Amino acid sequence: MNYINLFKAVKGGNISRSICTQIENAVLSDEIKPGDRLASERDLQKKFQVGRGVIREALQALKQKGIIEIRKGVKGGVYPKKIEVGSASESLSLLLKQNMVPLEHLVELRDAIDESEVILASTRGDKKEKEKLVEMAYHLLELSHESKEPDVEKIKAVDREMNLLLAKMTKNKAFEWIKRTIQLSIGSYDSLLYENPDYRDKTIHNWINTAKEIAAGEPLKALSLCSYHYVLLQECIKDKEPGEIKLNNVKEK
Amino acid sequence: MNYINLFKAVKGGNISRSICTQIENAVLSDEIKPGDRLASERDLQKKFQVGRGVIREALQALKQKGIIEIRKGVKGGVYPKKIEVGSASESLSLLLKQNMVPLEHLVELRDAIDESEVILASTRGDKKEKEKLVEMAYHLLELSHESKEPDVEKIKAVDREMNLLLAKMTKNKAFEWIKRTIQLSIGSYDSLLYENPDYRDKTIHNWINTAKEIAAGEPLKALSLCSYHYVLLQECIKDKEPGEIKLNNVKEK
DNA sequence: ATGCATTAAATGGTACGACTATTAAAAAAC
DNA sequence: GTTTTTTAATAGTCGTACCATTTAATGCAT
Repeated sequence: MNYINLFKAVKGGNISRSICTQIENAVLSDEIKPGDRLASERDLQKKFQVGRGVIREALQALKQKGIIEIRKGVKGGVYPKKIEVGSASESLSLLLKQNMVPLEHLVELRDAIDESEVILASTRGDKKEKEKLVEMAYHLLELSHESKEPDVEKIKAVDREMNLLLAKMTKNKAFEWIKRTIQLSIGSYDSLLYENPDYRDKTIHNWINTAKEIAAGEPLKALSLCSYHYVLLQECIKDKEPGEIKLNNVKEK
Repeated sequence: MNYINLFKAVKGGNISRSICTQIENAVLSDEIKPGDRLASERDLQKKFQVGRGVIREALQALKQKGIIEIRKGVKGGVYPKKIEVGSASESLSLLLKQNMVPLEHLVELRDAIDESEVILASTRGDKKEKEKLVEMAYHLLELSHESKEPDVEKIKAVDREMNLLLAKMTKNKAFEWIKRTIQLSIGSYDSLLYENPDYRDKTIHNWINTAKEIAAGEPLKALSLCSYHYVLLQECIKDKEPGEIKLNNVKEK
């Protein structure tokens, strides 16, 4: 229970930073499991022999990084947190907000990643995953044909799920990471394809074919179909007015 | 000079968070240029009508995000900051620290990106950039042949520069972003190739050939050479003992 | 005037104490 | 045994005070 013995009382200099580092190391070391209670602010204050403000500032930074959670009330305090892959997207989204990365560039990057992804997915994906992918593709079709005015939001949701499944099938966490990151930032832009009935139809059929080829373990065929998705997207964008396209606002935590 | 009129005094609820958001929006809006002084802590305190601690916590979070800078002394206070691409790497590096992403996966991702990169670079790169790339490749050769014990660190540095140039040649900021991010986390792992004289030689010659093909505007040839780089790396890793490979510690800010 | 040293003022960094709102656990009531 | 009430720990907030740092102004000597 006294991880805190590892901590040193600090004096002078950049205290807040030093404390931040010490706590971070403690959290990232395997000695403390996510879910365990680390300490309360006042505990830390005593251990480090500093003002409570300093502690709070350090914790604020760590919370921002997403490596701790702070709870109120009895048994409140600092709780180490398992980092979610999603938290990675923050910085990219900031770059986009500052218009340092045009959206088109991001689409291009995603396309590049998609290409490798379908190859890896078709060679590494389980049989079960492949079946699921095909099934979801057909589900898209159902959703789009169930009425004259299909529920576009539902379709988009399935599309997102398929993309994440695809990333998972690569058996590569790095792909999942980048895919989620881009997905979060690109969001609505990509789903334009489903707004227009014409493109929607083409896109869905392309998905079905791609899924089938992946399931069949035909990476090259899947690859060329995947490229077609990109072509569709580009065409679709061209039909739209510029300026009409808005970014997702990434959620506040 | 009074951006601050946009700010609202808040009362009750999650004050710190609210203030954080408001300042962030002000900073990210184009009304304030990076380099301009926004305000001092005490100014903000008056404007928001809250305690100084709250302001400091909000600023700490924004500083962590890398969107502001805080200076001491007269004329000190909050200065909006241009976001560096480097700050993006933080989250990825955390994922690596928690062993949620094996390094091999990251290498695989980088390879996927490299492939698209050489294609884009060879079609979009300026003549000047292409010449520079070839020149740097030959510089690698010089460095490696200048003595029996070449300066490996210098070689690695040139290699890094070449990679960044390559990313720049895509004319796509997103590629630059992801490349830097991965590079920072992957660092020493990749440069193993230059430790062993045998692989060093092969790698450098491969670089030269790749650069030449890119300069010649032959994306497909460049692509296959690029893939060879990956093969070399894989072999090189296999020759090493496992556990011998260490991550870069990403710099503390 | 010019250049250097000194002083002054603004500001971030830290500390301490007090109060409120929230929460989970313990105690009491049923 | 279950529900309600109380209680204590704790984060969130406010205010003041003091120190350290940095810039600007001031003054002095040349």
